[in-house]
Amino acid sequence: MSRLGQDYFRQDAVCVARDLLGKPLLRRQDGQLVGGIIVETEAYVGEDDTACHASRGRTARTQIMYGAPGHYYIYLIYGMYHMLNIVTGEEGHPQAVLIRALHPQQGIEQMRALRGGVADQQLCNGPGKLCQALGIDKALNGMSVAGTALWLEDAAPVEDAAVTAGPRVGIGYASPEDQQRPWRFALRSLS
DNA sequence: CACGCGATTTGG
DNA sequence: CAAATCGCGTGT
Repeated sequence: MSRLGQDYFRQDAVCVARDLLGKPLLRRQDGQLVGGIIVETEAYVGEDDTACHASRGRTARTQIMYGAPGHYYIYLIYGMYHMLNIVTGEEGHPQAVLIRALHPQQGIEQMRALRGGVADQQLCNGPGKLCQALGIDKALNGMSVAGTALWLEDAAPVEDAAVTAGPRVGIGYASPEDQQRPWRFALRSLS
């Protein structure tokens, strides 16, 4: 099983968001391997996308999105949850893909411990939940997918029939048009 | 330097 | 349906 390199993320965020479905996301912490299959993503596409943090331009927080693709953009939301994104697109084109849900595969015991004993079905079924389950926080912000702490692996593309596309969630602050864009992708079978 | 709010989750 | 909880962006 080969890893996805930085070049893979050079494509457009919408393509990457769609293509990442079915691919494994893996985390190594304390020698423990924890991870699962990506089953839900969202694309945030540049300064013109009013749902994207980069729509406010280049700031200390968003500068990572302006850099090279294949790096993690991780931030804290509501003072308690982390969001995991991967920067995509060419340098200078601030785009990112938010990982919203996983189908747990490796290190489920570890996930249970970090998630405080919730039902197994709720271990990674949300962007904040999966970060907690995999022990992901801002310490990984700006790191490369080529690193050893967190990475993605290649896998056969999932067929279109298994994919749903719809509007992104939690972006009521965006323009009506941007709220409508079908840039949220999910796998039917494994979600 | 003060203020408002968020790419969410959880419990009431 | 509202609290939790704090860093960031914005305006003074």
